[in-house]
Amino acid sequence: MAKYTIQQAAEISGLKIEALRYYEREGLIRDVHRLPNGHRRYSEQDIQWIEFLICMRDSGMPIRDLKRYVDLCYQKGTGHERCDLLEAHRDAVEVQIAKYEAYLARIEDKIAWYRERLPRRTEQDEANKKE
Amino acid sequence: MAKYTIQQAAEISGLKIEALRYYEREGLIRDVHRLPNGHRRYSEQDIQWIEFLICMRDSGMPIRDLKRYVDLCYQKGTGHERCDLLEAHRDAVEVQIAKYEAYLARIEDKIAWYRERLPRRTEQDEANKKE
DNA sequence: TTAAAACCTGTAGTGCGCTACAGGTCAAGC
DNA sequence: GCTTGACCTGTAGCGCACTACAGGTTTTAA
Repeated sequence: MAKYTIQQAAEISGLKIEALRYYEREGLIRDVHRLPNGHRRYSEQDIQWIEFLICMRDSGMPIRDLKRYVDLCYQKGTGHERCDLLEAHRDAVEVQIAKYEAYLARIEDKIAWYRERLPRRTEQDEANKKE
Repeated sequence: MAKYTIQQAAEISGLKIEALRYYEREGLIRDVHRLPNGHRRYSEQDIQWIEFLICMRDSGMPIRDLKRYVDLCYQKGTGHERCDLLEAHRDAVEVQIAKYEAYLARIEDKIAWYRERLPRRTEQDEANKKE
C-alpha cells in the first residue's frame, strides 16, 4: 500500500523532496504513512493525489485556493461545493487558454512581420544560430 | 506624438504606474519623452510597445529574457536573432497551451466524476451557492 | 497664499512558491 | 565501531515581479 520513499515520490511526481514536505506542511498532502522511525512512505493514492495537486497548481490555482479545496475534501457533505470550485477553476483555465491563444496570434504576426522584412539568412547567420 | 501622461498610459495598458516606471528602470521601455519638468509623456508607439511587452510577459516570458530581446531591438543587424527568440517563445507558448488543455481535460474528468456521484442539489444547496 | 494633485527619484518591503541550511536520528555496509 | 547516506524538523533565505513609501518639485485651483 505505502511503498514509495519521499525520494521516489519526488522522482515520480517531478516535485522536489522539499516541495513535497512543503505541501505537507501547508496541508495539501495529509495522512502520509510513517515508518516507526518517522520516515514517510507514500502510497499509490498519495501519488495520484500529488499529481492532481500539480495539475491544479500548474493550471494556475494558487496554493491558498488549493488549500481551501483540500480542506473541503476532508469535510463530509461538501461535494457540491468542491464541484463548484472545480467548475470555477475549469472556467478560469478556459479563459487562460483563450488568452494564450490571442497572445500566440500576436506573436505569430510579429514573426511574419520579421519574415517579410528580413533578408535571407547568410551562412554566417546560420552558423551563429547555435541550435 | 507624445500625448499620454503616465496615469493615462497606465489606464490604457492596464499596468500600474509603478509597474511602468519599473519596466523603464529595467530597460524594457526606453526613450520616453519628458516634459521640461521631468514628467513622462508616452506616445502612441510607446503604448503599442507596452502592449507588446504585456503580451510577452503574460504569455510566460520572464522579464530577464524580455530584456535580452529589447536589448537586441536597440542593436542593428539583429533581426534574425530577434526572430529566433520570437519563434522560440512561440513554441513555448504552444507547449504551454497544450499543457493547459491536458489539465483542462483532467479537471473536466474530475467534475464528471463528481456529477455522477453527487445527489441532486437541494434547494438549500442552491441557496448556499452564492453566485 | 496655500492646499491639493500629479508627478519625480531612490530605496525598502511584499507575497508567492519554493529552496537551502543547521542540526539531528537511524540503519546498513565496510 | 565508524562512516555514509537517506531521512527528519524547524527556520531562514531566495528570486521574481512588482508595490509601497519617503521625501521632493511643480502646476492648478480656491
